[in-house]
Amino acid sequence: MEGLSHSEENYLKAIYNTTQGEVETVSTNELAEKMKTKASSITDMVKKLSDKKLVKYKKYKGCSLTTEGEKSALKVIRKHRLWEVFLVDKLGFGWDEVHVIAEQLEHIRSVKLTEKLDEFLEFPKYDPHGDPIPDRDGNLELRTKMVQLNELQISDVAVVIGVADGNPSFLQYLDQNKIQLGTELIVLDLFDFDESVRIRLGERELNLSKTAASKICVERLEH
Amino acid sequence: MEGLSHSEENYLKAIYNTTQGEVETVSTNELAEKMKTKASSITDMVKKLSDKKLVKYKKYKGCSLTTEGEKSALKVIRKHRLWEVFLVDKLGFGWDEVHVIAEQLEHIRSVKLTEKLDEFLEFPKYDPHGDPIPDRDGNLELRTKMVQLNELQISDVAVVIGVADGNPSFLQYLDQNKIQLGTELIVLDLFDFDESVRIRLGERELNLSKTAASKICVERLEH
DNA sequence: CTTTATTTTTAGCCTTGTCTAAATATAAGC
DNA sequence: GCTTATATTTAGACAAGGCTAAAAATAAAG
Repeated sequence: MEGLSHSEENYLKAIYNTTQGEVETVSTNELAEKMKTKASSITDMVKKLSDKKLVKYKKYKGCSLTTEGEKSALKVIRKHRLWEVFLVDKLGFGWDEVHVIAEQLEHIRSVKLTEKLDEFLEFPKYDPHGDPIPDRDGNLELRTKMVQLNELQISDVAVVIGVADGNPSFLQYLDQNKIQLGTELIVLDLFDFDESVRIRLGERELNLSKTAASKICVERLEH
Repeated sequence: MEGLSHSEENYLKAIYNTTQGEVETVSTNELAEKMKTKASSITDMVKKLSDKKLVKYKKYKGCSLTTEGEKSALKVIRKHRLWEVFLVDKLGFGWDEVHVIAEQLEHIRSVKLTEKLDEFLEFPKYDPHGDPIPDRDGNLELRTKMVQLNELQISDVAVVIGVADGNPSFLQYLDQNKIQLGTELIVLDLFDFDESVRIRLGERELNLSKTAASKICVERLEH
């Protein structure tokens, strides 16, 4: 009842992030890899969180969040994303720099601080990477119209609304190619042999590997 | 070389705060009281910080900071005070609410964040309680002209520039009496029997106990 | 200059979160 | 369906930080 430790919050967040999508449960090893720790540490903590009714856990069967656990995870994610907005919009950080700092700031305990920050930022709906910010009750708007760039057809018109990978090197690659949230593009060509994509961005034309294209999230526009 | 733990930073800060002024060293018990912990914990940590060359320590003789330790303490204090300015000036917190939150924020590790925050706040020189903010190199402007309100003479004119106590109940007392940084006042009377002070603030007149007056820091004005 | 009172330190234990190594389940191969 | 291979859990250790209780040093008092 007394608030979670940084470590506990990090586990909940990691479980949330890996069970989002179609997957139901995360395996111990998968979680260990994502969290850059050892399987035995995962087992220990998952047991502990299971005792606290924050995760569902069956030995050898992986784990997932309870409703309560998901609520806690979303509170942390809310703070993380609000701080990212602050860092980019107010302090002028690049979107490739903010994740590491927000991982510290997300653990600051003060409901009032979170709400005042939200207000100061004028209630943003998305963070600098296009991820939706949960509201204070943990409700998260689903981005139903979002697809990966590599799923588009030739001559489709779309706008970049998110990235599926927060890795600084990927974000810097996008910076170098002047691709950011809000960038509009047209699909010129799809190459079967390596599944790469050719797109036009205003005047420029650009080839994107399947890897890159699959990490760029877009919304189709009428044309 | 790898950065200090939250706990280590808190000890350095506490040692700094209690050795400022005329005192040379802090005793183990005094530190234990200020940090609301036990003497044995102090001994352990002080030993550890002594090994790291951050504090000077002789058994049974108390401790003080080395030059290096003071530098570290001032870095933490810089962050604490900058965040307090942020919370009050940007988020609209009251000066009585920010200390607890800043105690968490002061441990965030990112030099770039601190410098960007400083810039965003337009390089403030004082925090919301009138305490000077060290620059990035740990230099601290000394407030040479600052005196306690109870040290003034009758008919002295002065302006409030700080508080010697960050306790929320004291700060709320000042709020209720509309005393804030920048408030100008004249000393009307000094009462020997209880050392209380009568002052005028604009139209209002007010009696202050010695306790209250001694916690209000002012600068004398010409008159 | 002893004796008592107070501080400070030490020793040992506890919790959190991590790790390694060993043991045990589950999954895969034939 | 038995036998490797892989995944997971357990057991035991460790470091950080804190606590209690006992021991030792210093300070105070007669």
